[in-house]
Amino acid sequence: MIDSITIKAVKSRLGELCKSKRQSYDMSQQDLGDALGLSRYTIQKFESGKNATLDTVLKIANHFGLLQSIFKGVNQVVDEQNDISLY
Amino acid sequence: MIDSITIKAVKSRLGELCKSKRQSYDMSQQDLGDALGLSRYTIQKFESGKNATLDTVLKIANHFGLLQSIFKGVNQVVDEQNDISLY
DNA sequence: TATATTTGTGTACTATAATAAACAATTATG
DNA sequence: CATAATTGTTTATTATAGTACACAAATATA
Repeated sequence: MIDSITIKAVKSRLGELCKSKRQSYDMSQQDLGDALGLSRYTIQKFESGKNATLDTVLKIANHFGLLQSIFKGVNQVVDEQNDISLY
Repeated sequence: MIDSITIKAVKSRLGELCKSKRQSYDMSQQDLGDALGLSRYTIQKFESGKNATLDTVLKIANHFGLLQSIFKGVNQVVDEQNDISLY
């Protein structure tokens, strides 16, 4: 049986991504929070896989230059939805 | 000048994606809310580009079979981070 | 056109994400 | 080792996402 990805797993992975990106820029949780107008605690909780708001996630993604690729990813899903009739 | 993608634009696009996916399954906002244990109002606000929680977004994504690809996308970013030294 | 369904919006309330501050436990750095 | 910086965690408070209900506007269906 192939176990499917859970929402919890995605949140954990997103937290890990934030941590690795942050560390690659030699930033502390405090530094990142300050840069985004968020508290250190919000960063801390997000990195440990807790729930957060979309705004928080997108602010972090934007700071690490990932917003464009997210936007493209979303558009791709919408497009492939509309292209089904062509197959 | 190339105008960069904004957080607001991404939220709007995510809302549009939810709406188009939902309609492709012939579901009302109420139907989707019921299926996910969310209120119709939460779906309504998300589809109109308002802020939401990560849980809400991932529940919706999961319902439309998009969780796996989100997980892969996150992993890709982490991987390309670690592979920089190979170039 | 009439009726039913869906959607947009408002208000009041509840749950929880986010803030702020403090302190202990880790993890660098001298 | 010492000490400085960072991180994990707690408590209290504030802001806001989410719920529930109602009703009007818009859309679909008879």
